[in-house]
Amino acid sequence: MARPRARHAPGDSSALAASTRDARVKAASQARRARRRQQLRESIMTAAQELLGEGGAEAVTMRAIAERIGYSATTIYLHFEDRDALLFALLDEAFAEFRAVLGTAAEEAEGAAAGIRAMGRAYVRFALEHPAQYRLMFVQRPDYLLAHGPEETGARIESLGALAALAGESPAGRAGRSDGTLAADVLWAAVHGIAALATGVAMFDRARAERATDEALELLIKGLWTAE
Amino acid sequence: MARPRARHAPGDSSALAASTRDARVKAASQARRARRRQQLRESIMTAAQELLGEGGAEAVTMRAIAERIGYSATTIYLHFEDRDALLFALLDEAFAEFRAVLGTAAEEAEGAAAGIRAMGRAYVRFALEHPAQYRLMFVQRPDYLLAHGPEETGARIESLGALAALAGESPAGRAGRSDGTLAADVLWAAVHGIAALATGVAMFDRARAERATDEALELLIKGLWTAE
DNA sequence: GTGTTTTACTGAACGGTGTTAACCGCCGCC
DNA sequence: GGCGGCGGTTAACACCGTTCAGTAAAACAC
Repeated sequence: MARPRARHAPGDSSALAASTRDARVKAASQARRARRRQQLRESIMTAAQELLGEGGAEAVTMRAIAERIGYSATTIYLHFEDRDALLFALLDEAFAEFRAVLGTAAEEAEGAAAGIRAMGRAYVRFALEHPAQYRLMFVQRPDYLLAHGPEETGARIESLGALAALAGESPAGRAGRSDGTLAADVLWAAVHGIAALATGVAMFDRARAERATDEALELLIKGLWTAE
Repeated sequence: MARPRARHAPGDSSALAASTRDARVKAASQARRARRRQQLRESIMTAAQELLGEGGAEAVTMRAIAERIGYSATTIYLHFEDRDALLFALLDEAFAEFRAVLGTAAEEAEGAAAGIRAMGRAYVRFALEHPAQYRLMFVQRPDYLLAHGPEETGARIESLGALAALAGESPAGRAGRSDGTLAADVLWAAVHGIAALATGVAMFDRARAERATDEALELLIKGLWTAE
């Protein structure tokens, strides 16, 4: 013990070995720090997700998160610039799942009409199963859809772009009577309206929302696929 | 001056005159007080309406109202139980105008389909012209739709009941294929979706909202008025 | 091993919110 | 003329997001 690390002259092989070992120890230490840092960030995120699911966006307070993860509230600011940045991180995760859900729904369907139907149903189902997330995404913070520049905006509403593409394949779309974006707006508004009501108005329960979804999709698809 | 009011024995005619005059003075004083009270309540309401229109519901702050009307914030509590009660009062006014707008739209139209079209357009127009009110009514505080017992609830969404009645007159409704409430849900969700997006997402501007409204109404009405 | 710097984290505080409680002056009544 | 109640205010509490000075420990340098 207490073996003092000797100073070595440059070029000395043992010095080289020692310096590489030092570098490796240093790298390992940094990696350890980075991992711990990442873990804390993730524990913040999971606590925030829990609070969001339990009590909505209002329940996601810095102090509540801190209390849940056993840290001081100010610690969160070492990982997120402010509460908005944290909510945005939550929203990014929610949008990722949203995109995945709609994507698989669109893939499994055959044809544009079936695709629209599948995506519409998946849209409302997502809202029903993640009401707090949906409200944060499209009701409480719709500004986030357009935040942080158009490149990221595209990724967020890419699912809606897919919807527009499908709508463009409809006879109405091909005839130029109703271009894809207009039809997509209508479809989006329809499912969003149902989702917003279902997640906000107590009397609009799940069964009612699903019936309305099916009916709305049938009516709109029929209209888009019917010549004037 | 300084004429002492003499005490009168009961039955004395001058006493009777004096007492009635006293009563009238008292009543006038009470009325004055009541009027002043009512005026203050109304000034609170107008200040709150202004703040709502200027900065949304978040801007409707007790202290901001107080500063605007030249009173202390706690004075508001002499006229409203709490902030929720004040917002509810704002909402009541908004719902009254909403009901009027939709009512006249429905009256002026002839036939169920035209009525639905007119109400739908009026619905979105109301949202576009009173975005803060609309968001408070249907987006931020949808719980108010069902608050305070079913009797008041009915008055609030009576317009939607009229919509359901019109929808029930459609061929689809008469055939029992799609009862009125289901069709009304679909119609309501469609216009609400457009209104919510138009008042929340910046890129969803007025022209886009109106085009989507017309298209959605045409498609849905066509679907409801077309046999299977 | 020792001194220094960097990092992680905290407690206290500020300004804002809704809301409550104690106080105070004035008007109308007796 | 005294006095009660009403209208109104000030001070305070609890909570919110956020900032800042400070501290303990870890990493680093020699």
